[in-house]
Amino acid sequence: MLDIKWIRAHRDEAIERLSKRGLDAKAIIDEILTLDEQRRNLQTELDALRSKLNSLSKEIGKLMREGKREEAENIKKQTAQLKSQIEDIEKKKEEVDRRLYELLITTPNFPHPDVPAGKDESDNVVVEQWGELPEPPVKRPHWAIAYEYGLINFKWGSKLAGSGFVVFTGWGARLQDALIRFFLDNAVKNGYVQISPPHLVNEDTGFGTGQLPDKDEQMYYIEKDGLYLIPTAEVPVTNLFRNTVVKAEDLPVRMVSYTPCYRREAGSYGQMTRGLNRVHQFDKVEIVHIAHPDNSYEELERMCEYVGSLLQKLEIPYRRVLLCGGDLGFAAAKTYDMEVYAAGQDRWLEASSISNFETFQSLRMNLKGKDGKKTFIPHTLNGSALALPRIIAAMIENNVTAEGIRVPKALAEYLGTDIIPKGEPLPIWGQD
RNA sequence: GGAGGGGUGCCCGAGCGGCCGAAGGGGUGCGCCUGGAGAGCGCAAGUACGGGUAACAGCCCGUACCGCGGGUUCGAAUCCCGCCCCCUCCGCCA
Repeated sequence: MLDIKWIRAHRDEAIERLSKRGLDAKAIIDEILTLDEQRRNLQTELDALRSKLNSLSKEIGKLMREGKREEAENIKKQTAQLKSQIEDIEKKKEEVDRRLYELLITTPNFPHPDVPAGKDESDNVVVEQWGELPEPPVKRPHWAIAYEYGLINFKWGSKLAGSGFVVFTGWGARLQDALIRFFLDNAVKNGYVQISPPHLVNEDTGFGTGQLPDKDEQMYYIEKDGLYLIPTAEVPVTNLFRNTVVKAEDLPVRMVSYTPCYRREAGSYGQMTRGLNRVHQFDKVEIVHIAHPDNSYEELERMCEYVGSLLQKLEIPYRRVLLCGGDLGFAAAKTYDMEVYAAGQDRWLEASSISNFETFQSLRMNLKGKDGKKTFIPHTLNGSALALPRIIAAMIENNVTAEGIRVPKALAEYLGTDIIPKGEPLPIWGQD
C-alpha cells in the first residue's frame, strides 16, 4: 500500500518514480491527491457536525436528569436535521474513502531511484557476474539427464497430480533434502532465526504481503476453508509481524524458512516451462528481513552477497541482475534477480529474487516501529536462498560427466557422495 | 463435528443506555522521601484521523476507537442481529 502522507509531501517525486513502471503516474497520483483532499475536507465537516450532535445529546441527558422533559423534547427535534446532514456527508466520505483506499492498495510500489526505466526483462541491467561458464562435451537439458539417472520422473508427476508436477526419486530426492539442509545450516550460521510456518494462510495474510488481490490467480485456493496455499514462505513469515510494533533496537530481524511453494502458473507455456524450469510445486528456502528504513538498502546488499556466497559454495556460475521498472514485482521498490547458468540449455535461470519492499508491505500489514517515543514504518525485505528446482537443473546440466554427476564439495557432506551414479530407483521405473 | 464459557487500555480486572477514554489493582516513567535501595506519598503516560499554532518537536481543539461489521436510540463498552477469534469438555485423529 502506498503511503499517502509521503505522497502528499512528495508529489513530483512520486510521479517520477512510479513512471518507471510505464504507468500513467501523473493521472494516478493526482487522483489520489484530489481524493485525499476531498477526504480531509469531508472529515473536517463531519467532525464539526458530530461535535454539535454530541453536545446536544449531552444537553438532553442533563435536562432529562433534571426532569425538564419539555425542553429535552425540544432539543431532540433539532437533532433530526443534524443527523440527516451527517448521514449525507458520511455517504460522500465513504465513497471517497473507498476509491482512495482502492487506489492505494492496487497501485504498485514506487520503484527506487536506482531502478532503471524499462519495459521488460530486456531492459534489466546485469550488475555482477561470477564464475566460468562450463562447457560440457554434450549439451543436454536436465530433464533428459535427470530421467536417465533416475533422479526425476516427470510423467509420474502428471500421473499423480497433473502436468507441472514432478516426482523426485532416489538420489534426486536425496539431493533436494541435502540442499535444504545445506541452505538452512548456512542461514542459521549467519544469524538467521529458523521459522516453520503453516503452508496454508488466510486472506488477511495474503493481503499483507501483496499477493492479494494482485496475484489472486497465481495461488491455489481452498474454498471450503477460505485458505490459500502459500506461493512462497515470504507470505507467512513476513506476516508474523502483521499488527505488531517492533522496537528500533530489535532491528534488523533476520528469518529463514524452508517451505514448499505452490503456484498455479496459469497461462504459462513454452520452452521455459519444460522440466524444472517452471513447476506448480517446488521447494524453497527463503530469507526475510525486517529492517529500519535508514539502513534497509544495506540489508538488501547484504542479502545479495549472502545468496551469492551460497552459489559460490555450490560452484554454480551466476549473475546478479537489477530489474527495470517494467519487470519489477507489484510490491517491490527494488529487486535483484540472481540467475544461475544452466549449460545444457545455455540459459540463465532465475534462482532467487531479492527485494526491498520499503513500507509497502508494512503499511498493508499494519507493522509499525517504535524508536523511543517516535514511531516509524519498518521496511520489509526478502529473497530466495535458494529456490531448489533451478539450482538442481543448473547443477545437473553443468556437472554431468562420463562417470556421473559431480557434486560440489560443500554439498557432498550433506548428500553423502561426491558423485551421483546412474540408476533406476524403483522396479517400475520404465513403466509410465 | 457436538456442548458450554469468554473477548474492555502494557497486563489483570470492574462497568446501571447519558456525568465512561472508560473504576480499581499491577507494571512503567517522572518527582518527593533515603547515605543508597525498598516501602510510602504525589504526578504522568493509549492509538488513529482531521483542524489550529508551529520547524510534520511540542502544545491546543475536535472526531473515532471497549474482537469485527451492521442495527435500535437524541445518546451504546453497555440493548439487538451477523461474523471472527480464544478457552474448557466430549468426539475424531497424526
